[in-house]
Amino acid sequence: MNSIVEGHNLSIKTQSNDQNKTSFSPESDENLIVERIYNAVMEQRLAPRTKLSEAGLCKTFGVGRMRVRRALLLLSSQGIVDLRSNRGAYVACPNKAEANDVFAARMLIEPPLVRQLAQNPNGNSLDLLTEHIALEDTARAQNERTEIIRLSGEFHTKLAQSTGNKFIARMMRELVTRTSLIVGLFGSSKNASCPDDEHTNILDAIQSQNPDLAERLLVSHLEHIQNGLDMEALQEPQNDLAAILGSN
Amino acid sequence: MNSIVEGHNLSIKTQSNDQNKTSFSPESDENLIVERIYNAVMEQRLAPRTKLSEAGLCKTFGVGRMRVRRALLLLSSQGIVDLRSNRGAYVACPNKAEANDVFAARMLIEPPLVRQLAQNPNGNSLDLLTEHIALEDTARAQNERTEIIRLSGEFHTKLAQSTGNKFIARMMRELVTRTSLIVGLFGSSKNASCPDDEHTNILDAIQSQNPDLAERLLVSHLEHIQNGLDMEALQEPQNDLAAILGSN
DNA sequence: GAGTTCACGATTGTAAACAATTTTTGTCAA
DNA sequence: TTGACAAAAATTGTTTACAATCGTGAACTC
Repeated sequence: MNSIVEGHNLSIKTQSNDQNKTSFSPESDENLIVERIYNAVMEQRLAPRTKLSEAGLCKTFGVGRMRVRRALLLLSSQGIVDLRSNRGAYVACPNKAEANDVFAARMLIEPPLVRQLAQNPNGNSLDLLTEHIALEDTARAQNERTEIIRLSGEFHTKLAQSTGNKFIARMMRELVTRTSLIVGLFGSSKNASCPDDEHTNILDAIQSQNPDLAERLLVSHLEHIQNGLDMEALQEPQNDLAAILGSN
Repeated sequence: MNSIVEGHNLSIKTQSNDQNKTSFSPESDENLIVERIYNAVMEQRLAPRTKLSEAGLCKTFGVGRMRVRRALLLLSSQGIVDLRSNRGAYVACPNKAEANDVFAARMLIEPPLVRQLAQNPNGNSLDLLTEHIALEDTARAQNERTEIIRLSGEFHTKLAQSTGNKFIARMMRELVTRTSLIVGLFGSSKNASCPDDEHTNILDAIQSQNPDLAERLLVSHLEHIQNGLDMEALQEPQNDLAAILGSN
């Protein structure tokens, strides 16, 4: 009930956010739904294995079943949700093997990516990254957990975006989302976000056009994230759908 | 006409699959449509800007409109198809900027990929690649144009698959498909496929565990492909839908 | 009391009817 | 002949109703 109203509020807020955010074009309604669920996953408010019932999403977003189904199909094509036949949609739950694959893929892509940025830095993009780190700092100062988590992941996405290459940006976006799911699943309770100033150091290395240093810092940054995982931990599914998707 | 019948035959075949299926994927029908259109694009039988009407696809594949729409949505999420509101689906038509992005992305990802393969070769995968090159050779010997085109692209996909990393494989698959569209659009008429033995040389370098050589060969291979493009050429859209999709 | 079976409710999958939009076609006038 | 306008056809988007499947819980048997 209340969440429906909040849902509408959110749609407005999201639109205003879209100005300075990394989202792609919310041309139609289903992209809005995708974006909302995507954000909820990024901020780890939607735990893996959470069921996303069609009826629930219809009420939450105030749209017809068709839109919801299309959105769920898109989310499943991005690996964010799992569609099980006749059983519905569930937030994807990466296993250990998939987690290793994600980090291996990032280890393959991100080092040459930061090398390239360091060799050929684009002033404009670097300013955006500087601003982003400022956002991270304020979120940390105010102890806004979900915001910290989202921004931590988004830093890497923006790193990819600053290449100006649409495909690289999309790939990183998907890998970062997946990483967020993994951290939510296997992350030790406190080590949920990236260590404090590693992002700053990486950006500094890029700005001083030191590819080797940038690459080294990034590699150890990724290793820190991966080492902070406890592959035995298991998180419980979250069922309070409307509350989660209604708020932000 | 004839192709429509074949389309129905195919649908029957699929249904018989469903009977003795071991419950593989829930939306196996959609995946079949996606796969067929994907292959047609890979083999450049479906030119960019070709319209894919819902009714036509329904007849060709003998399925309902819903399946077709879901398949088109999936294809659009893979960048193979462009969905225009109230106007239908068209085979994606990359422009010059996108073409550059695709090659830049491949230049970023593939070099470290072959380096990794050369440093840590997996015998099994290499055998598969050897077999694949044999297929390429026979296709070339028999001058089967569409097969040559498809296999040429698929070599790179299989290169990525041989890492055993699902995400890397998916990324490469998408980039290769995109490349195929680009080559179909801008390729000089004869230089449609990869030069003859460059694949062999790359695989040899990997097998002899020479990362530097493998990387160098791959980079120049990609450069050859890119240099073979004529960014001014324009291809005409293809309208004979049923004939194209009905055959293979 | 434990386990199995059956039936009911809830949820998802499918198809058909309906609405909205675009494209084509035909007509009229300049 | 050409151009504009309007009606009709075709195509896509949406809603609705219906069918199939799954999960739960009550009843029944052993």
